[in-house]
Amino acid sequence: MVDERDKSLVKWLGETSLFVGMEEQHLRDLSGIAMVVSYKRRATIFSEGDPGNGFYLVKDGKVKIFMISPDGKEQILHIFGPGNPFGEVPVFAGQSFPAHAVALENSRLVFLPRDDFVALVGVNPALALNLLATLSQRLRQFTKMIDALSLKEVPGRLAAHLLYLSEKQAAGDYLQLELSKTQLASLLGTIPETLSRMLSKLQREGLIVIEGGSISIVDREGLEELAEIGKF
Amino acid sequence: MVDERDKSLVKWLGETSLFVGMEEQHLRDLSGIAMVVSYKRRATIFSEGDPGNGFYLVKDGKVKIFMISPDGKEQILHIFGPGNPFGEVPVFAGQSFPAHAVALENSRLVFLPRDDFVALVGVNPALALNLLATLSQRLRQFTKMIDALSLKEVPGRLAAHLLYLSEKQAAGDYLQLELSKTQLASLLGTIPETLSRMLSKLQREGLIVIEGGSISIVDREGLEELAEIGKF
DNA sequence: GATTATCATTGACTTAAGTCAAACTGACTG
DNA sequence: CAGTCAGTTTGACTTAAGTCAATGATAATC
Repeated sequence: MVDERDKSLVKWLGETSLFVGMEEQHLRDLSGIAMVVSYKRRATIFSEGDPGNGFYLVKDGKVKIFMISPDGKEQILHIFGPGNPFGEVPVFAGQSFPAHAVALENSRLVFLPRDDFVALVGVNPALALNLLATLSQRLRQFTKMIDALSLKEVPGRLAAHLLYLSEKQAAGDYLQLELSKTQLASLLGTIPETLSRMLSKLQREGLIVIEGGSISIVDREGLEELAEIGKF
Repeated sequence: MVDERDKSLVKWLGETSLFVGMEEQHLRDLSGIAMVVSYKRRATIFSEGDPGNGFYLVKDGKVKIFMISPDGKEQILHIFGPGNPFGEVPVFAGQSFPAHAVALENSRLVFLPRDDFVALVGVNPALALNLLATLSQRLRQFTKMIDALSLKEVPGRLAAHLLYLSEKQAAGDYLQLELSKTQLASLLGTIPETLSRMLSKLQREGLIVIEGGSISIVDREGLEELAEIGKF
């Protein structure tokens, strides 16, 4: 017997990019092994080195994946929201989680246990191809991040991020930072003081106008050039 | 009819980590769509932005995957040798290659065309799982590289790399750099001058002894601490 | 084997960005 | 609503690492 909650989980799973287009029966199988778990804001979901017994989908809320140095500096790898999967690496590569995961807001997650899930992948090529697409996309993002960290200076990374947000939010030249400036600094591989100075600098140079966590792009071409060249 | 060359290609494919354990028939299917291509030292295999119509396996030789900034600074992402696959991202994520590939030595590569290969993945779950393991492993490596670039200083990255080489080469405290120092600098996200100074510094501090491209580890614990903490 | 390139090293200098400290804002909590 | 605490901004300073330039060492090629 399938109750209302299970039915809605099946429907929800079928709408995530990972499972889109999968047959009803396969989605029911997935839903059969899935567990919904809740985490409060700031709660740790897993830590680097923890054994990976499964992976997660964000049902609602927001999760950050990050690394931290011995002296406490943090580098955010990803911010994941509704529909995004995370923590897949140990499912397929074995070993433990390579980074930490913390809830940025009160969040509900769908947990999929490793062994059951791998068995489903083995009999479902469409699922395997979706996973390959997801991991490949992730590799592409990491490639861009390495490029940014190694070959671009902070203003260039910031400009690229503002353009990314502008495209994603599709609200013309107006955009929301979506994160606290401390967290944004960590995502861009810098510290809050430097981010603050660089935002001021972009404003001073006439590229943007800052209103708290909202930004208006004034000179899009200038920002694009900065993002491309990576420095002033 | 299968000639001697095809037979050996099937055998070779079956020994690569990507295709290990696959059935003979599937290996023959793979070999049927594979093309062996040769590249001279320094030849470009593909460039960032090129459409990805397939991916490659290194048969022999050595290939570097890298990005380059507008002013010419290079960041190496990977060095691949015999048996390693590369260029898979556009096969599964669509779009174009996210980085450049150049032969570091005269090399022979096995090219696998995208559409034929994806069709094989769709009917061969074991292949899909091997691919997922490979891409996951790649994500783990990139995570480490981002961690190093963002949270460790050059001496820390260098120490970690020396320990990695030592483990890989399994020759006690003696190791070969395997790359020119210019290329190693690019792999570590720095420049030759800085690498040269840092190698001297590690020697001066009594952690290693340098003899050209060969290094002897003198103080392994010191190196490990440096790699862990990321700075002196 | 002489001659180019390419690569490696060293020194002097510059600079992007981090550190430390202080002031300021705002927001949640008791 | 007072008070603490997290986040932001600004200023003064330090520093890791890059740039530029010169020299030395290898190695490749004709």
